[in-house]
Amino acid sequence: MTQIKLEARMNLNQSFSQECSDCPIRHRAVCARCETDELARLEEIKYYRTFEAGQSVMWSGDKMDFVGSVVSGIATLSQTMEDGRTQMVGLLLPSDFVGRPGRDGAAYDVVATTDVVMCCFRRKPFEDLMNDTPHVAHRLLEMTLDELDAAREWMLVLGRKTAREKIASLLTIIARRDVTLNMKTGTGQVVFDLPLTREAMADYLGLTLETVSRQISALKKDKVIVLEGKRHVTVPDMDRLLEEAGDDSDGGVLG
Amino acid sequence: MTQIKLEARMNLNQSFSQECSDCPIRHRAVCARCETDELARLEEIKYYRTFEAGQSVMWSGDKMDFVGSVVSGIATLSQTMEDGRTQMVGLLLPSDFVGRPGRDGAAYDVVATTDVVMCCFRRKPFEDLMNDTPHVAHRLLEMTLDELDAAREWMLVLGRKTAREKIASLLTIIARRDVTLNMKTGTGQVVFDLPLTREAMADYLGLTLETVSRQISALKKDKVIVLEGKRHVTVPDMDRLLEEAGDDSDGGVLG
DNA sequence: ACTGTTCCTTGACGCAGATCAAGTTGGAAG
DNA sequence: CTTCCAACTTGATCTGCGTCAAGGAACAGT
Repeated sequence: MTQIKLEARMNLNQSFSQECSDCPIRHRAVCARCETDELARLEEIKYYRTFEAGQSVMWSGDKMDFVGSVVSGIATLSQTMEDGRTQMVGLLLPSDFVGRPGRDGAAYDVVATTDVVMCCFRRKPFEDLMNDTPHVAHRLLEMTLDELDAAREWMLVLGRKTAREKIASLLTIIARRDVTLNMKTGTGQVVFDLPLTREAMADYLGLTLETVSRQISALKKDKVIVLEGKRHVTVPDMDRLLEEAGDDSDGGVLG
Repeated sequence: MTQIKLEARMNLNQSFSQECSDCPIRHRAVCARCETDELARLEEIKYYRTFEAGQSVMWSGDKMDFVGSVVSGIATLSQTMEDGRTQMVGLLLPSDFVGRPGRDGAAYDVVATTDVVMCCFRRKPFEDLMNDTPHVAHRLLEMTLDELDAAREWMLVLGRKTAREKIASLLTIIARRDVTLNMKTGTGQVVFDLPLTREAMADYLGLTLETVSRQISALKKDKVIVLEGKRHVTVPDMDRLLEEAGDDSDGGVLG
């Protein structure tokens, strides 16, 4: 069951790179239901940007002249207090949308944690397109509602879970969503590379990097995960990991 | 400056009840820009529901046959784990929207904490209206983006702030948004009644009710707030409270 | 091979906030 | 007025996680 879901996702990732190596966002983000003439308009205002690992995409307060989707790589959204405490508020994986139509200034710091390719649209003409094209606005609404649900689920993690549960929750999310995800069929085993440093994980989870390190070591000792090197993770039993995450939902498996 | 903002809000609240005692959501939520024929369609599918303090509006997983706006009173959105730990993920104040178009099941528990009046729309016809009426979809997108920002700001509170800062942050939010808000001109003093029990505050802040109680007592002892009874709060100096909240932003005051 | 750098691990200790346990207050019902 | 009960306060103690500190591993540059 967990397995079926994972296979479905894997297939999705495959078609994702086969059908449109040019711009995957056609399939999964704003232009999923666009007609050819709308796609032509999008082509006109579209351009690619690349960022190196560690490079900032934008800082909170910057004037934001584009919106766009992540094509490959992973970026983070975060907020920082004056005294330096920072909280990550979102993880941007391929197909995720960046930027808020109708607002000039960026509200968060966006940083590439791996090399990132983004498919950008100039903001003003994109907003015009959105105004003429109801289903683009619809698609954006759907995506925003999904993000809102994700943010609220994360509020439960931040407010009420223990350090160990927090780590397990993060691993669950990455196992489910990371496009580098891989599965050995039949066994339910999931293998992936952590796309974040211990410090970035700490900032996502509201912990310190030492606590993150200790809890990962503990999960390893208890055989919930197997670590090779510092980043390569094997989850022998996803159900066990979900249990550790204190997750009652089974991830929305419906068939 | 803080004062100007508060006066503006007060005026807004006044006009709010004067101009349309019937259904305030016309001014502030989905139908802010509707034409008369669209308003007529809304009238047809609209009905009111009332809930008593403490009563549940819906439970997570319930079939959701309506969407709507809070007209008066205060409700909470929360998530619960199997073992009973709960996290509030949103506070619903008058004009806030409830329900997700395009989804059957409720994702959260919604509970009225005071007596609540809601203006509801049957979900299916509302979705139809939204599909024919781009600016309704637009308004919903704007509102959803605002909620997403609020959720992300709260993630910083949950993940990185101390108990004292959390309490101050909550008081700040209530002082800014509660419609019962009142201000003694000239002094910058703000007066309001807490709409939540200590336990509800704890669930919002990821704390225990004892810690909430202690921190409120501490803020009172340090004269950041004045308490009469258990619920009636006077904030003699909003800037001081903002400082306690560790809030670098000045709340978006722009003029 | 040597050195520096970045990322990570592990240990020792302290403290903010949880937990457990009595009270107190104030309003509603009799 | 008295009783009752939910909402709140306050104290004593415990503990999970933060803080501080000392290394180790992997890797790039010289």
